[in-house]
Amino acid sequence: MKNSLKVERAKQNITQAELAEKVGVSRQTINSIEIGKFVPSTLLALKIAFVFGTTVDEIFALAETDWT
Amino acid sequence: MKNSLKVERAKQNITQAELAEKVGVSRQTINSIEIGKFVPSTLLALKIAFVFGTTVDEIFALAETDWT
DNA sequence: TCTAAAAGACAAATAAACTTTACTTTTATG
DNA sequence: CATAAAAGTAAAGTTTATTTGTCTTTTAGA
Repeated sequence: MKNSLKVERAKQNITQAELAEKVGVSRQTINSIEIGKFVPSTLLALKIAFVFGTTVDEIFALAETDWT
Repeated sequence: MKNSLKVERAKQNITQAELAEKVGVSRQTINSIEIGKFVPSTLLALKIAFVFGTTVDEIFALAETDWT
């Protein structure tokens, strides 16, 4: 699964720590998601999308390998 | 978090078992998500949206209580 | 260049998703 | 009504997300 968290953060000019605080998780959680270390819950994805004023599908997308 | 899985399944006329098979999880997982027993991963939500030919945001939405 | 903030990384512990198995209840249809 | 498919439920076990703490590395700015 791909994500554009880093780009969205850059657009809004907020840090991992600030995003974490806004959505109510730890900074390491945001960092781990951003670098593809793990997949967030849909609830967290919805909150992140809300904070960025966009949609889950704008931020997260399936990779080809996700279907194997 | 709210979801319209049941409605989407009805539109496409597929069973929980069929949806489960298409996205590669067990039937109980689909059932549990549908009745709000647990929150799917974003990866699973993306696959479900793909199968339904729609977006994650069309199927899953934040509830007021999700921010407390 | 120095320094501080931000980001990356790692490990141990906990919480929650997901599986498997198995049983009950509901719903559609003969 | 009878029956079969679909849906709901539940418990035990496995995997994975998330936390907390700590430490290193990168980046931006004075």
